[in-house]
Amino acid sequence: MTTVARVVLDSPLPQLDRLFDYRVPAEHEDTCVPGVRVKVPLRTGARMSDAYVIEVVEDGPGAPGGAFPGELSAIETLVSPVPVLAPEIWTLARAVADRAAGVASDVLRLAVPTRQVRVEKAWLARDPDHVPPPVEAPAVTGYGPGVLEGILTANQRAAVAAIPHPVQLPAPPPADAEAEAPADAPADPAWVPGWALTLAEAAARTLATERSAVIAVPDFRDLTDLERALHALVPAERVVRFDAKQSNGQRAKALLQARTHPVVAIGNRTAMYAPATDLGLIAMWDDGDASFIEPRAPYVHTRDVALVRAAQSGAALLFLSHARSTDVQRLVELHWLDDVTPLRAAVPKVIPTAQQVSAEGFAAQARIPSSAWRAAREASRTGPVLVQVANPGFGTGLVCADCGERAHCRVCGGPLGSPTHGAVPQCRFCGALAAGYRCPTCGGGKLKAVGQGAQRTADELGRAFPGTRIIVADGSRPIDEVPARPAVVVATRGAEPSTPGGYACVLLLDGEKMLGREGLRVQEEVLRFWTNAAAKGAPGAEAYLVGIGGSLATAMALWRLDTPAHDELVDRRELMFPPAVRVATLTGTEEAVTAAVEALGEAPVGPVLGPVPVDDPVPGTVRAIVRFPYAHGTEVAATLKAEVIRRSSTRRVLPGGNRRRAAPTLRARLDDAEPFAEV
DNA sequence: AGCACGCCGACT
DNA sequence: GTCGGCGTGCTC
Repeated sequence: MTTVARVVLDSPLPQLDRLFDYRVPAEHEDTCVPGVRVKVPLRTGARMSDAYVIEVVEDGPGAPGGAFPGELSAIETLVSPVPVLAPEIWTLARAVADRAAGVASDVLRLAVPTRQVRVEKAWLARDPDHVPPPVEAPAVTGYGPGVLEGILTANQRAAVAAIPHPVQLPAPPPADAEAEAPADAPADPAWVPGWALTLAEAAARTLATERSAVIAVPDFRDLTDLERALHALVPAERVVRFDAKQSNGQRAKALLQARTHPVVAIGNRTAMYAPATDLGLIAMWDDGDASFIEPRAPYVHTRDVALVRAAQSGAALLFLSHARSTDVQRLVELHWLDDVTPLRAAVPKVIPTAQQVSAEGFAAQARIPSSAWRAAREASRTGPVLVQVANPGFGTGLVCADCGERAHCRVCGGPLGSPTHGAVPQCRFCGALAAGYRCPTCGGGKLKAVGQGAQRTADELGRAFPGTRIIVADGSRPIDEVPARPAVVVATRGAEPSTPGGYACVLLLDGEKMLGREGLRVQEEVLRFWTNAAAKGAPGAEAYLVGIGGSLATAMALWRLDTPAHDELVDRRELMFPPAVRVATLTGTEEAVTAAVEALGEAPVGPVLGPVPVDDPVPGTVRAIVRFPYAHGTEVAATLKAEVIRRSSTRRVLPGGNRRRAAPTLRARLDDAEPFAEV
């Protein structure tokens, strides 16, 4: 009778992506439990691999089960007795990897931070009898009585239209002397975006039943808003934060904290992997934000992780947003998600002005219709006015003042820009300064700005609104919040500051230009920019949508943001583009790619796109894109994974006679949106 | 990955 | 008849 540990190796090799059996030495029998880190020998005794114990079984001579028939090696080291890999996170990682034809240990690298000895020691020394204070269940305000409460109680799933304006937080609970106030508490904590309060209320209700909630938001400002709302409803020790800026130690601490008692785990992409005990709620704010696209293998979008985790845990699932993503719309149309709208929401009063705006009109007046102009001027007497523009800086580019030729960098040939008025022109690509620029065409030495950046708009508005404070916020000069005083706030899309109580008026200026970009998701993205800016207005505030007509303007004016998502999805079905279908991108040698496509048999739909030569990572590489229905996902992923494994163990001789290990002959990436980015 | 095994060509 | 080349395949 021996004790056997089944472990998952920490290796990116697809052929090692399964469980391996090792003998547990007698001295580790007590501490070798599922979730602990171990080191194990692999192939030859001298080579060690890190691994996590998944399962511990007794394996005697007569023991059943398809155990490994040969002689077992023994676990070399038990790295730490702390079980850092929760069973449900292993199950999640396995399913997420399988869905993407990827490797589970790649997912574990996203989910589990590297070891932190100090943090583990502190955790082992914690008071095991400590019981966190109970949480009271608040109502979820702003929606029909009991609507969201019912969804939470019944562990159902919903796409929820967010409350489209800032809301005031309830008075914080009686101050717990032990609880520490958040260090970065802003001066006026009373206002948060509507969505943040809704999610905080939903999370508090979940905690009140002693179950955990996991909430993912796109960026740090959203995280701050959500944290602020949560601190008004639940004790600080019940909120655990996971974000990309954390040190490894902080992440390790948060991970162990989440396993100790029910918590609200909040954060960016990695929060979706938080090992929160007894999961009762999974939620995402603004799932269409590109920050949720995972840049690390196997590249699984946070939304998909949420869907897998919801299916496994049976927890309630909420997608909150203003503008609905086509992906969520698809699930609503399948009736897999309920459709929930706020009650009597004071929606922004969106006023589209379809009038053609001259592309040559550099002056702010030419870009802003007179009605919007008057409204903004009026509103700026009582409170802040938000002006959304497409581009940062002084302009989109510089041209020769004499001949109009575009100015290019002498170092790399990139476009020159001017970050601030009168500054030395600088290359937008390589950053080289272009002092003493002379036009290569006519020899002129003067440059002028074309296009309308935030700084240029601000300068012009400053002249038009004498005596009014002008504030500029963009990617390089981020501003989180502005005071609720008269001002004109010019911000690039996505960088709009908040203001307590909301803006008196919102102008959305460069919509036409933003829509002019090519790409599959441009319209979805622009709707997100508009709605998220409009929702920063005070309840019912006017929002002028300049230069936009047609169905998008109607949807904005009626604040029916599911309509464009539906229309878009209809188009995508017709064209067989994601998310109407799933896609797999196959890269490698022509032979391997062709064989992989053939192995898929009848599963794909529509024509295979390619293979086309891409010469990346090595010359001779080709790429093909296959589309397939969601129903065939499991089968397609399994087939492609098998093909990748088959190809990964064969080397190939590079032309030229020099033999060396070449790049993998086949790579498969599922649901990669990039090939369609410029469709 | 990295290392052992194994099946063909030149050697004491 | 044997040594060693590198392609092939496995790792509990």
